[in-house]
Amino acid sequence: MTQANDPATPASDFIRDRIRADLQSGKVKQVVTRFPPEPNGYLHIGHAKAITVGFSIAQEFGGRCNLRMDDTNPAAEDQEYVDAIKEDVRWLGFQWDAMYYAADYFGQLYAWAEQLVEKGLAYVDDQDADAIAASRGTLTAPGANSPCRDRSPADNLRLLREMKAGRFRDGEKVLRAKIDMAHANLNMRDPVMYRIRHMHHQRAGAAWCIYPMYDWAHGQSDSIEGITHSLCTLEFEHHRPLYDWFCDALGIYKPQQIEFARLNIEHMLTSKRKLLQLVEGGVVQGWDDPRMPTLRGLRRRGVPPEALVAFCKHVGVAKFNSTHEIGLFDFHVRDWLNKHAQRRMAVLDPVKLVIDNWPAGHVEWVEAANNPEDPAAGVRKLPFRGELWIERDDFMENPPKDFFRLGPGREVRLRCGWFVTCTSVDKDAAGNVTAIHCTYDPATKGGNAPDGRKVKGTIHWVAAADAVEADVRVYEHLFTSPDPASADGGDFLKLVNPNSVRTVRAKLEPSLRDAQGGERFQFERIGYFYCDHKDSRPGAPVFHRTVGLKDSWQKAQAKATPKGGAPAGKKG
RNA sequence: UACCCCGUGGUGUAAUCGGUAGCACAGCAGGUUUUGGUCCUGUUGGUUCCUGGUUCGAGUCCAGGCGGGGUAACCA
Repeated sequence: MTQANDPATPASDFIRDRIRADLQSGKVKQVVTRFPPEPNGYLHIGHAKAITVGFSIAQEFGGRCNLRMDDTNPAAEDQEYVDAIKEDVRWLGFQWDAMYYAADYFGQLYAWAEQLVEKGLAYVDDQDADAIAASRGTLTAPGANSPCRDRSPADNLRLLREMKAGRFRDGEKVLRAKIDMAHANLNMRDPVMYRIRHMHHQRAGAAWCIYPMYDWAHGQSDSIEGITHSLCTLEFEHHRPLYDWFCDALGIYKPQQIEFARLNIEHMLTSKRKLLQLVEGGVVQGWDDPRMPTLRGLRRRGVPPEALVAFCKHVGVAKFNSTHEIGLFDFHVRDWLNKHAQRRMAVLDPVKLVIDNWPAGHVEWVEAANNPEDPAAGVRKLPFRGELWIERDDFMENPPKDFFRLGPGREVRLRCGWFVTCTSVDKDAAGNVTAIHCTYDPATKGGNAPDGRKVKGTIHWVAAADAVEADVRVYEHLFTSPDPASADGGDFLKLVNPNSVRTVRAKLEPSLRDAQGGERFQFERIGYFYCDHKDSRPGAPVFHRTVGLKDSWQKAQAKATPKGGAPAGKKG
């Protein structure tokens, strides 16, 4: 899809083609779409695609897009989700033209139901759920008519009114459309329109004890709102004939339903049921755990909404059931963050670097650009001293020739500081390096040698005496398998990555002490990090790794040691 | 043993009224670089699922296969 990268080229796909045709033929004057979530859970990355499709299509064609709660089932829904959904849609950067609730149409829906009853197109069925299921037939066998199917319109009307009046218990009766029990499409085998639920509705209150089913509510809701193109996912394809049937039977305006494939991404799950299992099973900390594909999780991970939307636009819309490489998602996250995140220095796996010829107790303030991609981001000053923290894997005692970092006798540049040459190392009894000694060249302040000599490597550092300590949570894929949904025996929990989060106590440059929840940074040479808006406290920030920087050194190492061996360039 | 939908390089996706395959990511190679990041340049990958047919010409139309997905909640 080129449209995401080239705004001059309008997006092209089967839905937009259809809309253009409808606009040209005059069938449609102004495009109206909608995003119709059921408030029974939190939105996830799959919804982000649906939201992006609905809103951006409306935008592109100068139309409108509504947000509508598909709240027809009081047993599953909750006001908390209504609020969360609104917040998440706004977070993504979209603003709906109108906010609607299917529950507000209950009155109209009921009036229409009486119409169908009067026309002989709907009847009250006394059978219970099991009997109805049993008589529906199977995929290959036709269903059987209900004994109540030929009830007179007058009796049906009386019964329906009694249902509404609360004369019956839950499940005792149901209103069904009278269509065709032998239809090849099971949805057309006299679908249930109303069920009895003596239950409080989070919006309608106690006004109703009969609640409409999805099929009996959705198309008419679209119709009422004047939706021109009712976009939804593929699993609703078999519902379109029913959607059309109800609108036609009622003689009301009929929107055009168009289905597209839902979003699948490697290493991610987007089934509400499975996500719930992860939360309830304590596999993750909650719906907003940074490892979750929920919008709230991605947000806490530090994913910028702009990147999420760019990804969704790039992915496009089609009917083919596809799975995207997670690398494409990462690309969009890095792409936005590279341009917008300020740079900072942080050491995740620290080892002491001692500059033996540095004047005792001396501090020098060096200048660092906040973002080389954005000069307007300005500069900041960093304290430099004779004792620094550097990354443990930026040093090797016996480095290969293509290792550009520190090693005995080797010279590197300390970012924005001086050139230093390693002279010796201290080790503990077990042979672990406890400190690295070096000398610096005073003539190389700022990072350039007047004699023109070059160094191959530049490493980051934090002055030991000024370092701020903070928890940094390093995340990896929640599932080891790229396709957790098709786990053996359906047990996707076995595929949970035991190393999906690792907390390290890192040494950060002083300015990070005042990082505010919600801020994003690039820790130079490591990755992009988000200052958690939930667990951070004043003076005690907590950071989440959003995504690592591309690391061609590590990649080359991984290739050199296919399995087993620890890659020399492994970073936090 | 039904019905519906789908099938283009590794992954996605594009190709006006049928005119001979583009883009992004990934990969590879090189250049730039005080982030082994970014950026720039070049480049490897496709008999457009198969077989027939229509046509001067088919990824696009037709037929038949093959493969994948979906559907049997008083859920949405």
